[in-house]
Amino acid sequence: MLYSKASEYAIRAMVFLAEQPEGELIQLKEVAARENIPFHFLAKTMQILSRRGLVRSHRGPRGGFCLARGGDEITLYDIVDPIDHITNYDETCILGIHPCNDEAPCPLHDEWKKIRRSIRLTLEGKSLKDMAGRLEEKRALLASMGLTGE
Amino acid sequence: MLYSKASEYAIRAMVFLAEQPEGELIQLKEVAARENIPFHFLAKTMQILSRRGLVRSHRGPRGGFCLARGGDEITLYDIVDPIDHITNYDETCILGIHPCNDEAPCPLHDEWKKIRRSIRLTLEGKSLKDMAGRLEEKRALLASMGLTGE
DNA sequence: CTGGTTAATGGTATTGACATCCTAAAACTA
DNA sequence: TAGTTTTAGGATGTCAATACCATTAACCAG
Repeated sequence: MLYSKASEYAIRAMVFLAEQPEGELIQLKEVAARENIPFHFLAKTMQILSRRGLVRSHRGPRGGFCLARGGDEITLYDIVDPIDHITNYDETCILGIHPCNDEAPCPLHDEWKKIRRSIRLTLEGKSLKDMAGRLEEKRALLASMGLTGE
Repeated sequence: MLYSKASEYAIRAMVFLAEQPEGELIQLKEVAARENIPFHFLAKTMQILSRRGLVRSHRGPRGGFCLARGGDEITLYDIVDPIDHITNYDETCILGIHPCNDEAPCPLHDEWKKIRRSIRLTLEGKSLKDMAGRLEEKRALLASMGLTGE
């Protein structure tokens, strides 16, 4: 809805990486198992983030992934954008009548523009570090209620 | 992104109906042709709106569709909700870790809740009447620029 | 009234996009 | 050199978007 499944998985995986000791290589196998993410799908998605320089990757035994910068320097926007190309939401007309911009706006253009902006600000304002702690709290809470979270 | 293709088509079709003389029956064939919408797909979608009582339908020669109430009494929310069931967005977790509510929120829950609310308010605040005039303006402008709007 | 024509209706097939999985190659470690 | 893990691409599955078709209801001509 807000972003694709691939982005959802990528965010969860990146949060998981942010929770590990800094610089330690984590194998995708482990990430996929812990986060309950289809392994091969995640692998393809992580390649995008690797090319973008968000993560460092190493092949071979004891290889794996780690964040390329600190968890407080990577925002959700950094992750979602290269995967879903949300940059050009701006020209997307919600009524399918293109182009749609300030010069030739559809009747929803201004409202939709504000909403888009707040989505973007939200994604830019959340770092992996912000996410990590609170996600653990939620998981613990769900577990105490006997739920799996999936 | 905000709603499905079916909803997008439905909104365009409903705006088209709102632009016609009140109570006059318009055939889907014409709506589909004018709005450049796949006929069979639109037909199925309009059935949903018909069952919901948003439009009146008549079969046979000179049959067709018309709005069941005035264009100022039908909002975009009225159209999108029965098609996309956006009512239960509220429990949808943006990180895929269900459930997600005020008791067990994910780190994005509050922000996402605000955004959802503003989307809903926007859809509820726009009537077909609001849309009709301004959409024509945009089309005229695009035409004067030599663009088709598709 | 009756049969033929028109248009909505509702169920079912086809298509296409995206999610998922698999296979093979490249790179690294020991 | 053997085994492990990322990388890369293609193959498969799944679901929404789209098209098709038989049916039903309304209208019209005779």
